[in-house]
Amino acid sequence: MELNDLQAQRAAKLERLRAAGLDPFPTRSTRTHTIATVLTDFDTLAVAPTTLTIAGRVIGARRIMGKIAFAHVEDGTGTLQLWISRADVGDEWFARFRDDLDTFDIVQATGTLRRTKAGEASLFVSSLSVLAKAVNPPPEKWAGLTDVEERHRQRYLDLIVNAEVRTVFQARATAISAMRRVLDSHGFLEVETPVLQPIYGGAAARPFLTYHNTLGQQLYLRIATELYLKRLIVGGFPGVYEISKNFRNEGVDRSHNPEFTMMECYQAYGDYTTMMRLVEELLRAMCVAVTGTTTATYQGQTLDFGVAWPRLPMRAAIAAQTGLDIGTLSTLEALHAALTANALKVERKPTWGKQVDELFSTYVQPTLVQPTFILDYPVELSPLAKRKPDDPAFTERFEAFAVGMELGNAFTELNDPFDQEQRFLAQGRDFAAGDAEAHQMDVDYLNALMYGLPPTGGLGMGIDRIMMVLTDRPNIREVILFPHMRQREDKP
RNA sequence: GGGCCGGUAGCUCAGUGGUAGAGCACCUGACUUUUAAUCAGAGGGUCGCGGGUUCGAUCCCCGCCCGGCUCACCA
Repeated sequence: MELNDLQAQRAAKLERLRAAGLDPFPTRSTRTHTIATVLTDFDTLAVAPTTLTIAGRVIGARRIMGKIAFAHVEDGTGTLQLWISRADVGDEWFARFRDDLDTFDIVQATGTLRRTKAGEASLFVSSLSVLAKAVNPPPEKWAGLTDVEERHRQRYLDLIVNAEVRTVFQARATAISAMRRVLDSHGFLEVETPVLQPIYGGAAARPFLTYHNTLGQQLYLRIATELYLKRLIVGGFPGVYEISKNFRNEGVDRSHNPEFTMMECYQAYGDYTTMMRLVEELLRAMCVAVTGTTTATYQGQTLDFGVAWPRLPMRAAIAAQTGLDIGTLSTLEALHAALTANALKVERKPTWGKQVDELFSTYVQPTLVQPTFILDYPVELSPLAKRKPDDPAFTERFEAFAVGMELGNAFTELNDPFDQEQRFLAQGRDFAAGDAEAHQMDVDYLNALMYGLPPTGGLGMGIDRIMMVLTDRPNIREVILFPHMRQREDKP
């Protein structure tokens, strides 16, 4: 390791501890109390007075005077001030605290509890020890660590110094627990399906490729769990869900990370309206778990998850924003002509379905601030969704939107193996025509459908994006502990 | 991929075609109730990387790397 000056100073202190017969990295701590319990029971413990031992990281500046010193220690449950008197700990340890210990070292302190004259709850230390010497120095104590790249590359440091970052990930865990509770309460079984897949499917996306050496087999990292989960509904489970990482080999921006967390669930004998009620219940529970109420504030806008979401057919939504009725403009030529006639600034797409989607993304999606369901997507865009009985050009599919961002996608699942085969074949033609995200043919999945998939409702929800909304973080990297960063060689 | 902005001490940031700056941190010394402690003093740099122009480049030019915002892409 090459050490800079500050690291070398700390390494030298570490060696001085060793020379004094002290282990700078002892095997274990002998603490008796967490700081949270000390603070909760402070008055009782202080009156006794009980001798107790706490442990944690020295944070903030140490304030060291000739015969007395103050420092704050943080152990993940709370922060406690140490009051260190030369008279109490002895000349040797007082000097050692001053000369050989540093901010960020992890220490253990034994003593009794009292309040200082200023009223701050403190441990009046009788003895100290080192649990782990920190070789790296802390960032600047007032401005802290603000460089976004460094915060994400060194998330461990970000978590130490930026307290609100920890709360975001605590909120994430709390929200996912709430999600599991809702799903479990509805009888969904949590399952695990393959990450390494010989055929990828369940979404329109480009995959990551990998290779199994012994089998000599090319494999893909999953882009969705959908097709495996529906095989399990064929197998007879009444409902299944999986919360899993998906991998999509696509662009990276503030709402896309190459690996992201998705919850997918499937309910036998349900349909997409069942899934709408489930989305409402899930978001309400997750919102309450995070904010304590059924509302969340995102970038100054209050979102209400306590009410039923508006259900807006895509056709009507597009008509409202553009004046065009895609129900009557049913060919690509007619649609393109109408775009031109109405001077709508939309990129031209090669198929009717993609053009509709582009129109929607440009004119409708940004307007969907409050939680909203958009219903009934063109069949071309939805190769796994069942057609509407009264309008076979559209499917029983919805996407859940909030703050202009797609949070979820659901449909009444296509269970006709012959229709599914035709959809796969159409996707194959799209792929051959240059659509790198078109769905692959999956013969085994067709075989499963040929045993009979009951009418089923299915749902996928992007956990990361939900957490962006609930924690008011406009960048997905702020809700992913270790977001993908380009490799860098000059620094760790 | 395009546009705009950025990369200077451990961190947060100034700055200039002529020996590289501040605050905090760190180091030395003083100090027995601090709360961004205070006071005095000292040290610390591949100015992202490579090339070019120049007597001289951290600064100007070109290329590249990394990042931020944004547009495009990602149903």
